Amino acid sequence: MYLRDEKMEHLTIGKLAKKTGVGIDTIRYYERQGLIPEPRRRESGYRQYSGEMVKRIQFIRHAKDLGFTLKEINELFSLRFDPKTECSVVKNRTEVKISDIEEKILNLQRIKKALVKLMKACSGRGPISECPILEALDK
Amino acid sequence: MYLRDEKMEHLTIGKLAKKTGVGIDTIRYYERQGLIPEPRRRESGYRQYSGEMVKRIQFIRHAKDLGFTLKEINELFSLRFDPKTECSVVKNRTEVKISDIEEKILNLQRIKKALVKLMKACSGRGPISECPILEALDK
DNA sequence: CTTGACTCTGGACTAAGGTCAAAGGTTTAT
DNA sequence: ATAAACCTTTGACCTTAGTCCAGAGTCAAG
Repeated sequence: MYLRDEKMEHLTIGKLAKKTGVGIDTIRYYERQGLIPEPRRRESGYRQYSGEMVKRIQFIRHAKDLGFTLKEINELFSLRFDPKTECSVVKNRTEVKISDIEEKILNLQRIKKALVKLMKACSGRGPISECPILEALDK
Repeated sequence: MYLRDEKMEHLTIGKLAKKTGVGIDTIRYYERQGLIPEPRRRESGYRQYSGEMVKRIQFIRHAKDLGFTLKEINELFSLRFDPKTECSVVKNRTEVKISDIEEKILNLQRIKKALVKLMKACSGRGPISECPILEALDK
């Protein structure tokens, strides 16, 4: 009857990798980067993870999908475990991240506009010597 | 009275760097990458550039600003010096580049939307233990 | 007990676009 | 003439987020 307590209390790194969809090497990499704590080890040296780690890695993945870098995610963790952190701090980080993204979007739109303009100037016919796109880049 | 001919016909790498606003090391890097030809040398081994090179480097910079990678810029150069290239080839590259950029923009907009949603759920007050942003990342 | 699957460590390698240092030679300005 | 500023090469290093490898040890199933 120890199944209840141990349900997933003894995950090897491979199991953890499978559960979270990340590679084994990635998990060890996250450990080196301090994103996940060093786990207990078996006698043999094998890493032993608790079910908690599944959540932690999923958190990392979700945050990454939202455009946070690993460094920023690490900062979120530090905030989280500092009891005097206010929710507002997290909100501020999120705001900053949103403006970062907005800036990137504006930049890409600017670039796109310039390229579209070049495209329009080009008939797509004739020799390259008269290509208006290359000419524009020459200026 | 050789000033007329030599106006800027004997640029050292440092002068070229200053004129184009890129670093000396960057110019040598471009040379290694084949983006600019190996220049003539003085007796001393110093690189000697013609005014042409200013244009070439500016081309590289402009293209880079428009989101082309150095590799792609190199391809543009090869096209340019192949007399049987049609203008349409350049136009096609530009089209592809525009869709790349559009895709990136869509992606960023998706991310932004998700972050804004999290932001709105967060009052910005209260302890971190109740932060809806972190809670959402935990799921 | 053997086989195959799993895990360990340490370090190398990837892409992209540079940037820097060391140790020495050259040119220019004063 | 000499110092400051410039140039040379080779080769290492940076960032980010991993990926891959060798060589060795371990675990689970048949």
